[in-house]
Amino acid sequence: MNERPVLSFAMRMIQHPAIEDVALSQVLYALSDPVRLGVVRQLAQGGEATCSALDAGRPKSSMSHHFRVLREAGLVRTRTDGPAHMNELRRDELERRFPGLLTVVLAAQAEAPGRT
Amino acid sequence: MNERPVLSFAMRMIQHPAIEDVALSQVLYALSDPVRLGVVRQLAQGGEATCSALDAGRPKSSMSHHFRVLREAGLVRTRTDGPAHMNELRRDELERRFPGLLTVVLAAQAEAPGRT
DNA sequence: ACGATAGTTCGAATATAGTCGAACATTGAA
DNA sequence: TTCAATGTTCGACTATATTCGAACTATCGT
Repeated sequence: MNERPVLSFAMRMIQHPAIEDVALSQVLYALSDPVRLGVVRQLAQGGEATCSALDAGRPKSSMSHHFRVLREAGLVRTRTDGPAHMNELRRDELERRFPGLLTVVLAAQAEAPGRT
Repeated sequence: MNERPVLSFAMRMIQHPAIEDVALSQVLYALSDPVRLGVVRQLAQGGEATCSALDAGRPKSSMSHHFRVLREAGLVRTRTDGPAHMNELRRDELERRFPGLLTVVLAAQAEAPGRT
């Protein structure tokens, strides 16, 4: 039988869920990891970025995992740009699906402020 | 040596973190579980409730776990009321610490709406 | 002091997540 | 077509979560 992968072009098609199919729990979970929250914050500020630009010293395989979680939660859209992958927040879509959520999360002070 | 628990009264004091010491990730994580999100929604609607009133058929030990996660994330305050424990949302405090967060989460449509 | 009720804690089993190196895939450029 | 650059996938390991029964604790009423 043919052992070669059929439709190898499918590998480069990066899948994104329709925003309607994303569950609230899923989004909250994706945002609950400090690494991923950091990525989202940076994307919110910088507009878009490659995976490696936001790795914070972590290995590629770890970052790839986190970006996948963000993608599957509908938070991030990834498009291929040459050999790199460009990521951007799905802000407008998220705003429709969960009004105010991203705004509130981005505005929040993540860590406990130092208390005397 | 004295093997008896000293200060056994401390056992009945239910501990709650200061709202300032709660991290955003922690809150998002606590809310990312459907069972806990359901509890929060019910508390938001009903004002307050005992643990067993919201168990949705789950065993006590499981619910106790979820309530502990909610407490440690600063979402819920538990006070003892006779043999029962009364829980209520720490809405005002949460609103100060993470403005708009709880409101937005409660307003959100949790599940994907049916799509034709 | 006893029993009934409501939760907590413990322990063990299972499940899910995060981490990271190594191998692989894709792209564009030389 | 070979190479360097950028991510993805795989596999293994570790860590953390969830679940639930059983034993325990606290509280109130009798």
